[in-house]
Order: sequence, then C-alpha cells, then structure tokens
Amino acid sequence: MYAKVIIEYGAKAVDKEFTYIVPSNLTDKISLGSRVLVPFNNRLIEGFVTDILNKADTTYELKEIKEVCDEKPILNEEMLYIGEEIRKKILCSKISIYQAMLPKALKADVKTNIGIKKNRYLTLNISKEAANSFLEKCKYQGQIDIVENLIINDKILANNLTSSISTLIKNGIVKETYEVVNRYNVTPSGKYKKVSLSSSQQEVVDSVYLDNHEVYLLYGVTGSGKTEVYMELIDRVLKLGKTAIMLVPEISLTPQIVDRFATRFGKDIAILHSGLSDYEKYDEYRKIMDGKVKIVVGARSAIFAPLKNLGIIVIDEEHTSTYKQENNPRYHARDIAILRGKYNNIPVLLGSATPSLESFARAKKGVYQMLTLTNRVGHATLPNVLVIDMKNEVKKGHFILSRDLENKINEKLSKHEQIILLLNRRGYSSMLTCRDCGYVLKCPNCDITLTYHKTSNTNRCHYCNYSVKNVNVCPECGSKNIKEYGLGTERLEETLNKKFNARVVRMDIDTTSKKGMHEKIINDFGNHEYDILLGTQMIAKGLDFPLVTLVGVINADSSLNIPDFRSAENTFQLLSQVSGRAGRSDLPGEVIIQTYNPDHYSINYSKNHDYLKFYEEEMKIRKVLNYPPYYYITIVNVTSKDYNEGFSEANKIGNYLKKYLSKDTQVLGPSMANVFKINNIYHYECIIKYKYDDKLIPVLTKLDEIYKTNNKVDISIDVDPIRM
DNA sequence: AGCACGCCGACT
DNA sequence: GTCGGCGTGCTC
Repeated sequence: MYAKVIIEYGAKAVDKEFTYIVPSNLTDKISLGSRVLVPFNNRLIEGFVTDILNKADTTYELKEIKEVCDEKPILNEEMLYIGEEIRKKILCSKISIYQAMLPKALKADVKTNIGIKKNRYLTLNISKEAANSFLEKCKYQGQIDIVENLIINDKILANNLTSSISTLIKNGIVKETYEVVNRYNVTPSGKYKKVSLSSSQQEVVDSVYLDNHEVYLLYGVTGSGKTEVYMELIDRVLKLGKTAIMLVPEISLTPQIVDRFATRFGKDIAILHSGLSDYEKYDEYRKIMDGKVKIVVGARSAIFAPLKNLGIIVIDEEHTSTYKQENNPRYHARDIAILRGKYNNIPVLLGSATPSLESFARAKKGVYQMLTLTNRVGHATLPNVLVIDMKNEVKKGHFILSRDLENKINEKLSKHEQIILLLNRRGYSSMLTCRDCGYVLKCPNCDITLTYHKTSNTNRCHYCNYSVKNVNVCPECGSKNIKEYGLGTERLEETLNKKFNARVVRMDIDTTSKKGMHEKIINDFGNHEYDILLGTQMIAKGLDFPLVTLVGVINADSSLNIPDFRSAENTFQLLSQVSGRAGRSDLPGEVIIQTYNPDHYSINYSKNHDYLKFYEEEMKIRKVLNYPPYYYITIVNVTSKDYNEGFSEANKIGNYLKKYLSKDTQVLGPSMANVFKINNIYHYECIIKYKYDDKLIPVLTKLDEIYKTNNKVDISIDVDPIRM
C-alpha cells in the first residue's frame, strides 16, 4: 500500500505530492486526510494523505510513513474536495489551503504541540466506612484532609499532584479520573429575547428553500432585523436534523451577535474567531469534529468548519473585505461558501445593507435570488443625516469638530444619550512635517509617512511597525517648527476630553490589542459607563446600542482618497454602516458627516440612505472603466529586494502575459504598486482585466512554475483582489 | 522550508 | 593551515 502526501512546507519548490510506502502496521490506521509523520530529506516532518494507492506510480526509491499522528483523519472528503477546487481558482500551494482550514493544533507542523486539557479528579476507591476507619489510623494531615473532603464531596478537583495524593493513589484509597475541559465557554448575557418576526421578515424566511442549492442575497437596511431572519432559518435547518455555519466579519468586533446566538441556541454552538487562543480554538474545533455542536459562528476561516450534514451557510455583512484573506491562500469566504453550498446541495444566504456591487449585480441578473427588507423593525426609523462642508468650518477655525457636531454632542450629553464618533485613522496625527523646509518624517523601510503616537511618544510605521522616538527639531534643517499634521484617534480623544465633560472611550488597534479588550469596551459602553465611543472603522459594524442617538463621522474623506477603484463603494458602505448605529430603538437617530467633498455621490447617496441610486451611479463608472462587476481582475504582484531586478522581471512578466493571454484580455503594467516599498521590498504589479479567458489559469500556473526557482524575485497572484 | 555541499576570504 | 560566509540544489 502506498500513500501520496503533501508536506508541511509551503515553499513553491516542494508544492507537490510525495509518494510513501504505508508499512503493514499502519494500513488500518491510515486513511484519506490522515495527518502523518514522514521522513523527508533526513528529517521527520508532517503532512496530509491526499491519495491512497495499491501500487506505486514512480520508480523513485520510496521511504516509509513513520507514523499516523491522530486516531481519525483531520481532513474529511469534503475538505479535500474544496481544497482541490479552490486551489485551481486561486493558484495557491496545495498545503496552504489545508493549513488555512485548520486550527494551529491540527495543522501539519512538527513544531506545534497544542494538546487537550484534562482535569484530574479524585474519588474514593473504597467504601465510606472503610475510609472512616482509614482516617482513624492515618497519621498524615495531608492525606486526612483529602479523604475527609472526599467523604463529603464524592469527587474533588486535584490538578496539582501532591505527595499525599500519590500515596493515597498508590495505596488504593483514592482513584484518579481525567475529564477533558473546554477552555472556552460563552455565557449568554441574558439580555436578548426571542422576538416574533414581522410579516416582511417572515416572508423572507419563507422564500428560502432549504433542500436545494441556491445563493440568496438578503438586501436589508440597517436595523431591519437580518439577524432574526438568520436565526429563524437556522432554527428550521436544525429541526431538519442539519447543521449551520454563520459567518460574521470578525466576532471580536461583534460580540452582540454571538450573545444572541448563545442565548437562543445555547450549547449547540461553537465559536471560532481570532480573539481565541490556539488552545481555545482547538477545543472549539474538536466540538465541531466530534459532532457535538450544530452551529458554528465564526469569522472568515470558520467557513471551513467540518460540520457534518450541513444545512445552510449564512454570511452576514457579505460586502466586508475581511472575508477575503489578504495573504496566501487568498481565498474569499463567499466563494468557499458557494462551493460548499453546491457540494451539500444547500442554500447560501448573503446578507447586507450595502451589498458588494458584485453580489448585487448577480442578484439583479438572477444568478442569486434577491430578498429584501426595506424597513427598520418596530418604530425605529432611519437616522437623519447632515453633511458638513469642512472647508467652511476650517476657515472659521474649527479644524476637528464642526460647530454643528459640537452643539449636537452637547445636546445629546445633556439628555444622557450616547454618541459614536468615527475617525478612520489611528495614532495622534497622520504625519510630522517641518513648517520651514517641508521635511516629512518617513519610514526608512517603506514608502509611508510615520504616524505620531502620543501615548508612546513615538513615530510609527503602520506597515512594518518601525518606530522612532519623537523628534522636536527637524532632522533636515534643525528648525524647531516641526509639527504634527492631520488628525488621529488619540488627538480626537484628547480634544473631546478637553471640550466636554463626558466619559470618553477610544477603540482602535492600539486600545484593543490585549485579549478581551474589544468585548470589554463594547460591554462597558453598552452599560452606559461611557458617553462617547470613538474609534476607527472597527466601531462601524454590527453594534446595537439603543441609547446611541448621534453618530459623527469626523473625516469622511480618508477612505475616499485611497487610490482604489472601490474607494467610493467602501466609503458608501462605511458611512451607511456607521450611520446605521444611530437610532436603533424608539429614540430617533442623527448622523453628522464632516467632509471636504460634500458633493461626492458616495456621501450624498449615503446621506439619503439610497443604496440603489449609489449602485446605479457606481455601476456606470465601473462599466466605462472596465472594472468589476463588468470585468474580472487578477493582479500579479512582483516583489524584489532589488529595485532593478524587480523592474526587469516585472517587465518580462508583463510581456509574457500580453503574449500568451487571450486577445480580449487587457494586461496593464507593470507599474509600481500603491505603496511601492514595504519593508525594503519593492512592489510591482501587472493588472489583468478579463470577462472570460480560458487561458488565464493555465498561463498563470505556468508563470508560477517558472518563478518557483527564481530567488531574485517573488511573484504572488491575487485573483479577484479586494484592494488594489 | 531546511539542510548538505561546495567554493572563496580573514583568523585562533 | 581551518573556520565560516552564503549561493545552489535537493528532498518521496
């Protein structure tokens, strides 16, 4: 018996199957998807079995598999199938996609050693009478304490082994047992109650067919009760004896959804997100593998959760960019969901108040089924939005807060209502410039200005993490007239504290890097321990606070000025999402958007809550410029430590693509990437635009093959990029 | 990825 | 004389 194995190394040069002999003592233990330990180049490494053969298909002198690592295979047939399918689409290495499916504990990696946690329990091994007579004779206080305790309690926890315990065990007085512990448990807050659905919600639920594959797009305004629809559908699926995956953008940011699921479905759910430790993830994942849970709520990678008998996949906030993994393997959870939907013949439900243009266009064409919720539930109405032209404010000396926003904040504070302020830039100021010579403090490793962080008094690069102590004199001309320029969350927090007598809390990467801080800030704000929550875009999604009646966007232009064809779409989505945080209960909400581009269509349509108009306008532009959803895009990134080497290879690659791709396909570039130098590595890119090109995948595969052995430049291919 | 092999410079 | 620099090649 022989097995094909893909090994743990992700390097391009070993991205293939290696054949091994399965020794007779392992033939019963091994199966497709097993994790195995194999000799490779004089070392032992791990890999996964992808095929089992009766005779070898090579004349190579084969080695034997050393060991099968686990009792059951780690990858099931569906996972192997999905891995193979997605690899063909996104051209990632074979191993990387399987590693991405698994928690660290189960990846093929000889170095990981994450185990199951067990508690040691002691019970009496003799009758209580015998124990009492043992006590009469026993001289040792340590042993007496334990036995006395066991006479009362039957079973005690004893994770630390003392000499008294080992003596008692050795003499047969007590017995030890082990129980597996789950290191992660969600406890519902008890705040949420199941509500009965409105007729429009009920209509949406009823139009989803649970017994065949179809992709549905639920387009529902913020606050229209999409989560209730998801839960009702999942409830129905469970009643059919099936299971469900519920994807959310990033759970640590949306603890409220988790809470609602935990309240309604209790022990039937497992949670998977980046806020868990590797140990906790392993425990949650085992619940799924062992069939102990019926619902998985999680972020991107939870789309791979190996639930058996899957009945529905729901993706909330489907337009969110976090569903696309930004490094290898660059998969999109939506694509995986659709693959799994077809494989299991089950519905996939995408939900959003501001669907991605791609999804909405597909729904309009009938590729997806369109479902809509046009009204907010209960008495809640969509908030009134005011757009402030900051050009006029700045003339009058109001740089950070416009007069309208300042007045509104005061008004809401006096009514004891809450306020959310969005500023999409962390740090104190965006850069440090010399007012005399124009010098700008830049990162020595990247093409990026450094951001001043007041809390640590350093200037930091948000790309490579380089940091220098703050300077008071210009390093170029020696002038003391060097000042921070631009506005970040730290400075906004400082301003708010100066201006208002209010309890202010800031939420950005810097205040939430510690485990559990997201939840803490959100819970504290929900309990009205703070009046104002300010933060970066992480505050925009999914939060539901009834007391929030004012949302302010400090600088709507920051996402608009990013050189990306999706910047208008992203701005519209961000503004709509954050506006949706206001007025979710009986109290009416208000939104103030500060901008230097008050006439921009993305701001105006978002002000009027008019997704459809925005969609039409943006689609016109996409059509003229041959951008998605009219054309597909794939980017070939060429990186090199050497400026010239990168340039000449990128040119060769551009010519290669132009020569071998179909005539209708456009190849742009090579050009320098938006941030040309990151961590001293130069980034070039070739952009490929196409409607349909059957040569694309073969040509890119060939290109990848050619560059496997080139150690001067690296290429990476991004199919359907979400950032340019 | 990670290690052996191999071919050239500065040191106890 | 040799220790060690990292370019190249190979791994079932």
